[in-house]
Amino acid sequence: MTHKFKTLDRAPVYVKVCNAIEEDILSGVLKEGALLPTEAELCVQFGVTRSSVREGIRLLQQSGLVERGAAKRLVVKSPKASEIAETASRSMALGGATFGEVFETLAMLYPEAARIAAGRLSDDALGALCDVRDGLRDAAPDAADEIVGYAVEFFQQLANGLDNRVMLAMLQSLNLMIGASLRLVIDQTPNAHERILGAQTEIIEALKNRDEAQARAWMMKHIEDLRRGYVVAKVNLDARIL
Amino acid sequence: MTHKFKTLDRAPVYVKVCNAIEEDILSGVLKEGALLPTEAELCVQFGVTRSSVREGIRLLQQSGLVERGAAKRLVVKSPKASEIAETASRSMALGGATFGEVFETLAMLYPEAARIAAGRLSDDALGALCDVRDGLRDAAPDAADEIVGYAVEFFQQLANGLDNRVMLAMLQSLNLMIGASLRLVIDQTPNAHERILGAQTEIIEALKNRDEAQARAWMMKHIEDLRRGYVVAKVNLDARIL
DNA sequence: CACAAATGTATTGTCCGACAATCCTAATAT
DNA sequence: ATATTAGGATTGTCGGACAATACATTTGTG
Repeated sequence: MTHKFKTLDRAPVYVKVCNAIEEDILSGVLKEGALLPTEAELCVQFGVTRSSVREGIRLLQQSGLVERGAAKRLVVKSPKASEIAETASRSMALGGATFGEVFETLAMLYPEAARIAAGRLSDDALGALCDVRDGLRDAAPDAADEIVGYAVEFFQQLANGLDNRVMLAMLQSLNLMIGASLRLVIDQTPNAHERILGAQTEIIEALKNRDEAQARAWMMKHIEDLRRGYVVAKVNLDARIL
Repeated sequence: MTHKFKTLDRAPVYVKVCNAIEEDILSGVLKEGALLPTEAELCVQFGVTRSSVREGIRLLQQSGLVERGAAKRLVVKSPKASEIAETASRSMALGGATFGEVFETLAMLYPEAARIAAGRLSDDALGALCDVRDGLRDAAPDAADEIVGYAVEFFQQLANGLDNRVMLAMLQSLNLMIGASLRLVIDQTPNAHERILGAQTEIIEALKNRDEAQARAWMMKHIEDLRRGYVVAKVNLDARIL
């Protein structure tokens, strides 16, 4: 039998440059914070021209594995949950996700998140939630922007306290997607300030008591309240987010 | 008072190129499937050199907004849930997410997903689940790879049936992250075939009956079963995925 | 006429060289 | 010792060049 050759790798050079660097990062040869060689250096190492190296770098850059640090040198960076959330929510927006889809997912995730939080939240995390609640309490009842900020921040701090980066990334991406629309809702909901404050207080109480069922139940009520707001504000749930 | 100037936009040209194209895609001027001008054309339109245009394109490319289609021309593409899931799971792996975090999130999401599915799954989606179950039933009890494939596919089809792209993206990214480790677990679990088959059958039954509580409960049992597998297989839950 | 082969053309991929802008480092002056 | 200045290193941008490839058109052949 005649010898069989493997199919040749005909990917463009800039893709190979990207992959080569990415591989060394993934395999741990290049640890977080490590400085990459200069472009000129990469040219001689890979044996290609600077144009190709630069195009390869752009590919890496967008995936968040690398960024320009001090001295403009490229620094290896491991993606943080917040960044993952950002690109994910961004992609979903571009992919045509609707308010309805986002809100439904929110309604599915956060009650469970509250339940888990009840069994795990540290005192620090609880304190952060109380701070948010206190901030909201002291806000003017008609300062819609401020109220929205505190409402989202409450979700944010709850997610933070779960001590699980995967959950955090998912919850954060929901926060980002829902943020804009909450503004509309709270703007047109009577007593929004009072109702959100009440919900936050009850949720905190349940979390303090390590009462998983209560935490979940109050979070559901909180979200159900927001849902009613969507109806009142006549937000079109089939409209694309962002 | 003297006039105040806005801070100048000092971003590199290639970034501006990327943003300019992205903006037109986002605003709908460039719809999905539309062909972008050639590089030479972009050069004259933006008034920059091809090097800069090409670097800008690389940035866009990695974010999945654009890809090389027929005739090598750049085509506008809106990100699909599966692609979002892929980049998200990839980023999480690079970000150092652990098996424990992924599994915990899985255990949080899928029971709720099953609950929602019970109230909504179409006959087609149910049929797809049955197909998976039947495939698993006919598989050899010691064909670990095949069993893993069907176990993941079951999750996959359930997520598909939810008819919610945001949920789908999140569940899919979990599937991708958990896939590799399930292989280890199922390999070392006695009666894995039988137990998974049983769980799938019960879940399908509950879905058919539109029984949300049952669907959720059986999914929880199913996942709890998998969790025991992790213990038996002595998988280190603090190890990074991938 | 239909279909295959050859040709031409447009576009991308890669290379080279050059220079301005920026930042870091180190020598110098006060 | 601190501030300033000069120098060097590195990135950002430019311009042009050519090979490789894919597409469109023409040409050749049955």
